[in-house]
Amino acid sequence: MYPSPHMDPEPSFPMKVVSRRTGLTPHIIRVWERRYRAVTPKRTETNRRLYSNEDIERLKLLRQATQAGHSIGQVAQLSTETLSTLVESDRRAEAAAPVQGTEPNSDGDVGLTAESLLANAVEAVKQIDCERLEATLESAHVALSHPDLIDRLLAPLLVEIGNLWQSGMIKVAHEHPASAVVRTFLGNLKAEMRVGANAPLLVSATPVGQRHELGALMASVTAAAMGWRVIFLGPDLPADEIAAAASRKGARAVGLSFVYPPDDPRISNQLRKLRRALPSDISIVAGGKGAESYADTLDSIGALRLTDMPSFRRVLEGLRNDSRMPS
Amino acid sequence: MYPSPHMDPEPSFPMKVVSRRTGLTPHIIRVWERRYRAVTPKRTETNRRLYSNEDIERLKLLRQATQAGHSIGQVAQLSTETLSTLVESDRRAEAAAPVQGTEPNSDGDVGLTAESLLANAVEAVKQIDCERLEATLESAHVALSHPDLIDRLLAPLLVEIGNLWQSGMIKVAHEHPASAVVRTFLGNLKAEMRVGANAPLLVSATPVGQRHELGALMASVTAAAMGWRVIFLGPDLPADEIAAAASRKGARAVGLSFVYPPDDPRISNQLRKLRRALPSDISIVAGGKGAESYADTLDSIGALRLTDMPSFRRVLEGLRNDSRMPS
DNA sequence: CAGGCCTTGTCAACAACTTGTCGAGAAAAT
DNA sequence: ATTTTCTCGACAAGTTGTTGACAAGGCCTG
Repeated sequence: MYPSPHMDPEPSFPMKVVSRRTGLTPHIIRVWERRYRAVTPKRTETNRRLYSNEDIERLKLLRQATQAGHSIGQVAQLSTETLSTLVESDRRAEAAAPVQGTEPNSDGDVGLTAESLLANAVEAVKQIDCERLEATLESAHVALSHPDLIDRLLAPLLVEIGNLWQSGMIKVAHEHPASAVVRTFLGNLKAEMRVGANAPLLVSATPVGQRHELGALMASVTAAAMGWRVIFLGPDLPADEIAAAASRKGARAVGLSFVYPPDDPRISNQLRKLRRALPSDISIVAGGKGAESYADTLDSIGALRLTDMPSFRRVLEGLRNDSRMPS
Repeated sequence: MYPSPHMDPEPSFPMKVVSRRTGLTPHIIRVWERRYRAVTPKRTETNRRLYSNEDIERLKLLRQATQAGHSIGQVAQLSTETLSTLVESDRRAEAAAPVQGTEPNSDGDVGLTAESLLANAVEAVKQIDCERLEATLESAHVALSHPDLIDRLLAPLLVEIGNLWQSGMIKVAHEHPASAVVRTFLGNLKAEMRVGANAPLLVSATPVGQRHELGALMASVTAAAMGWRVIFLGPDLPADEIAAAASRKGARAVGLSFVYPPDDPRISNQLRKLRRALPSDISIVAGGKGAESYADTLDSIGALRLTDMPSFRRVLEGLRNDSRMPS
């Protein structure tokens, strides 16, 4: 066909792409190379750097590691594999820790604070500008830590969309495409976290009548980031199906998200049925804006009821370490 | 079709057509040829360039690759096949982390026919094995051409899932997670196609009562692959909102997908309202398994009614080249 | 505690390379 | 006659590379 000198040339990327994907400036990337040999990309005949996928992955890890407080000089030489376990343990630690740490993001990223990103995203929603929304989420992905991304951008964004819609400022035609974009983004985020096959399993869903799936998806992503395997069953599911899926796949916990409506009469029954159908060593975790409306029933079946993401993370951390022997 | 020796003289296109279909200026096309041998079209006796379909496909890929940040000089020499996997893979990497794990390339295309992939996917759905379903779609993405991916894997898969569900073989707890995976996959596919800002715009949605969005999403992806900008409004939208969004964003066409239910009494009114509210130079295109149920109304408002993806593509091609001057 | 050293991000200056764009003049097509 | 296409040459803007320097902050030592 066409001149193909080498059949499978490991794809390689120029500086610009690497910069965009890693969230590092070209300067930093070069300096890290010069000073610490953090990566050693190939070169073109004209001396341009050519990075491989591994290089990019490594740089991302390095960025996360430094952002987590490690000094670049200390981590630059670590093997990529070591790096990735390091970063993961950091992520878990940070996620599980109380939020008290002050602003770690103040490092100059002008215009890339969670607030400005949120404002930008909201504006994009109002304009039905999907590309812009995508781009915003994308840069948030590299600019923000994982918990921040969820807690300070995506969750508030969804809430804001809900508010705007209720107040009539935007219509369904704004909200749906936005949801679609967020939906895809969350799906990617989730797929990004691949965890070991022996990690504990969370089955996540939304009960009958609850048609908003994004909350449950966010919970799924959060759990995945904490090192859980997650099966996201989707919205509007009857109790017996949730129970069947959870037992069959050997879940450690079932996550339920409630948003709207807050007064579905079927829920109470559904929850009881779910608890009955589920082995007793599978915990039920409930959250979402609408969860408190069903607080009584939730409490009566012994479900863990959560009001925010940080406590959800703590609960996950707890459940994760619980071995399967409730005495 | 028929083994006729001198029958199908590989169609060839002059510069103008190529320019329009690739979205590249003639200048660029020539420069890429001169400097990098990006393509080597045949010539007429009088030295005019004659491009084949492959050439055009290749140029499109090159455009996408450069738009993704690769330098033209680096990618211009790659084989078309390599190019397409490149374009695809780094679009994916852009959205999420690089997919390690499986090496999709390695030798055998064995077992990677659309049929086997479909069977594999269906099996994964039955098992509620999201990872496997993801992996299957993933390999399909590199193994199959774009149209095949849609027409011979995703569309049949959705139909099959529908059938299995109706026959009671699988429950909602199977169908929902599968939908979620397909949904994310399609979202990526769509995001993968970056098209110029001057491409014609399709607004895609599902009318009131029609809650299955995946058909509309597939159509969106198809359109995006054909070089359209697409705004996917999502499911269950009232006519006035569709109309408002379409006019506001200056759409060339509105796409509607019908699946279920086939007998919603509101649809007829909605369609008429939509046609009235829409400028007359915006076409309405309808498709999906449920579309024929509303054939009468659709025809009466002058909507283009389609039964399969190939004809949808043809219609898009036609609409695309229609300049905005009727008469 | 002060001073000195090390780490690390940032910048400037300049050269080289890349790449999109334009124009002129000629030939061909419509 | 007008439009399209071709080749060739040139240019400007943007990207990347190297080198060297600088400033802020952390850390150690005296």
